[in-house]
Amino acid sequence: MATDRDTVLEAAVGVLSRRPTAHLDEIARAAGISRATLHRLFPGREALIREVGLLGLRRFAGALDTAGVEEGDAEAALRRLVDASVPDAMLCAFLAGENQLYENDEINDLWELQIARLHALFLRGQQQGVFRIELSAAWLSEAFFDLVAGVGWSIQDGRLAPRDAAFSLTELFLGGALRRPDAAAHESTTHSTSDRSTSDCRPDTDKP
Amino acid sequence: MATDRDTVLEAAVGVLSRRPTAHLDEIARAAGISRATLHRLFPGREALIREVGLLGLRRFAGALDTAGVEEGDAEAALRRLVDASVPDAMLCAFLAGENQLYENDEINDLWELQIARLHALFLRGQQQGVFRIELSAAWLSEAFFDLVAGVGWSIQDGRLAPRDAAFSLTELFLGGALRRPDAAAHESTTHSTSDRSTSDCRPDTDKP
DNA sequence: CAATTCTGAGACATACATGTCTCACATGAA
DNA sequence: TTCATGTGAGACATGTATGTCTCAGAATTG
Repeated sequence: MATDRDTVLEAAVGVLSRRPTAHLDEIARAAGISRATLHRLFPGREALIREVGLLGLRRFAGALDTAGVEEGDAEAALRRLVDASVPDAMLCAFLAGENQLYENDEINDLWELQIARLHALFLRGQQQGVFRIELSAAWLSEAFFDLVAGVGWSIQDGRLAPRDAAFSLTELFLGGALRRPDAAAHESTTHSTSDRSTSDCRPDTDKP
Repeated sequence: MATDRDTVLEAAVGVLSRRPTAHLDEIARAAGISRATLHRLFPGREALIREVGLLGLRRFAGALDTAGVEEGDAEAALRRLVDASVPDAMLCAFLAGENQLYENDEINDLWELQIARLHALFLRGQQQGVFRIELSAAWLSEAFFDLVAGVGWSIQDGRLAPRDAAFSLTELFLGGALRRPDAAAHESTTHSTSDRSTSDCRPDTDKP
């Protein structure tokens, strides 16, 4: 029985990120409380959704804080940000999917504040010569947040191991998908370059 | 007046991707038809959502087809896929956000089929030595689709110029965010390496 | 133990989106 | 013109999630 608000909100995210239109009964059951108590904690569905969004924003803001994104080398700051935000990736996924949230002024303002911090980080990195300048800082911000959300969805669906999350996110975002022969070859380069067809390797992917 | 189904569905995406719980009145108005006609074309909200999802999957499958992702060099194939899928990025964004869709078996099967094709592309690229093998093909598939969706959201919100979309997606996904001094320096490298604080550069970002 | 507070279960009313139907009008064909 | 088809507007019924209330029992506190 999780009677404290944040615990209930986290349970709510688990349901709402999968089924945004889930009934309050379902959310209450997921949190291990009754619908009455849920309604006592959060008066109405709208309030509940709003609080979930605010929790997500608080967590993301906290990640920006603990990572100290406004200080030091931009690349190092981004790596710290990844480590700090991956634990709350599911909440970020909720923020990314629930566009409805941004009709609320309080949430919208808080959101723009955090995105501005992200934007400033990338801008600073570009001025430091760390990040590419052919890609706009706005796009880098958007893409980064989308990938954090993607990590959240993947972990939730069991498609990505939580232990691999930070590494996968950091490496893909910073280094891209292309293999770079000139880069440090820290693994045995014994892959066949043959172009044999691989139609027999069928993964068991789920949904997005 | 768009009486043909696909045009109505595209109008529906424009509304539903922003507000997944939009009323049918709103969708009908966006399509320029009456609620009665909307109901004649698609009997019920559930049918409408399903058809939108199927349209998105058809378009994405078509992009995989026209790109010929199962043939030739994996990197070139991915670049072709970007060009082919960016025009339908908004539909992909809908597919990424509407988890509800995947309770339908028909849609789920079609989805897994396309994701398997993506997965096979990355696996082939890894075997060719084109894509990094430290990142799982499953994660590459997920990240790529999330970024396509991100392009769709960004364009819709006016945060990314449609002309820049394909380039931004390709470059970030393939090359990553880090600037590489050893790579081709096709722009004047006259950025100051000074670590001056840049808290005065405030972007005007919107929502995710 | 006694008292207060909180919770769960359920009943009940309400609001609202949706499904269904009718009818008048416009468009297009014969 | 006349008929046929399709559309828009609106009224109406319905289902269902939600808001509200009550009451009994559990948990906590004194």
